[in-house]
Amino acid sequence: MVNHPESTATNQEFPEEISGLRMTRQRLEVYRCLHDEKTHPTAVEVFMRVKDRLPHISLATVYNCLEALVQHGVIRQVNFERESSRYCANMIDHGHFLDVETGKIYDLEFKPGVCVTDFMKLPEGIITEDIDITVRGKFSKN
Amino acid sequence: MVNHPESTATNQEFPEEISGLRMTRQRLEVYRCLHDEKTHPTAVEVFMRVKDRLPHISLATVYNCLEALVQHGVIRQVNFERESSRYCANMIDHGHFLDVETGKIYDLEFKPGVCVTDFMKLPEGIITEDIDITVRGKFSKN
DNA sequence: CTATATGCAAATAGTTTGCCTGTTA
DNA sequence: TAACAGGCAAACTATTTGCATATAG
Repeated sequence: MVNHPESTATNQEFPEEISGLRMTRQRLEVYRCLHDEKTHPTAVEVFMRVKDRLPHISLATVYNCLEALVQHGVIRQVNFERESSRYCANMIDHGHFLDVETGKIYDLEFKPGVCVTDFMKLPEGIITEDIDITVRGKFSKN
Repeated sequence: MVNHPESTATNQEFPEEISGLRMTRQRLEVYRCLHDEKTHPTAVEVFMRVKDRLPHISLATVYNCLEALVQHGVIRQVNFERESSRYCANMIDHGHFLDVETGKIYDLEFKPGVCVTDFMKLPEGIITEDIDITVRGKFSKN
């Protein structure tokens, strides 16, 4: 994400220009929603939230905005099982914990300095692009 | 999976009784398909393959069979991104490597003795049910 | 001013469901 | 023979697309 030097944005949290992506009110609000909420909302949840500010926005536009933001590496699409895709603005490499009892999702940090090859046997000569780790479980009661 | 002691099955590869699951020709063929093919087929791929032996089987039945086998812990459902679900009969805990160039999927073994907590920071008091690891990447050319 | 994004509605893909008939245990 | 599975078609959900209009740069 690149902050445009001559940016006239009133809110410095949300860059006027995101690495060459044409910035529209809709894209800005979609991004803002994800940046504010750390809860990995679905497209429909983003849609409902953004409608407060942009009552005319359509669900298809939300999908298109999310797609554009994902393509420009500003947000991340996360898929859990067969559920709707979820999105998050946390671009730091991380995994997810899915609480099977509440359905809530928590970010998981990697332990510092670990590498996939420390715990998985990878075939020779692989160039790793991305690792996706999801832990399913629950909190013990006591 | 439990082999019935007095089993009269002619093919010892496919148990007549799978932990209380009523065994039908359809379920048997679906299971056999996954056991034979190590290629993580989708429901539609299983459907096409099984139709050779059971020309009257319907796609809905394949879905139902897969669901039943998953519920009884005999096969595993694996989801990659937004693609169709894939299924495999390898119940040993393993991850997956997705070759982004060919779309092919390879099983990945864990290194012996590793535990999630070795590489991820988990919240206190979590009971882990399942870990899902998918590595995306490609083979280097040389 | 021109390329590109929006909004709407309709299309699509994958999967699930309802209902009646057939089969398993 | 009772409970459950199969087959078929229709329903459903999440997402994508086509097209006319609006807007960003």
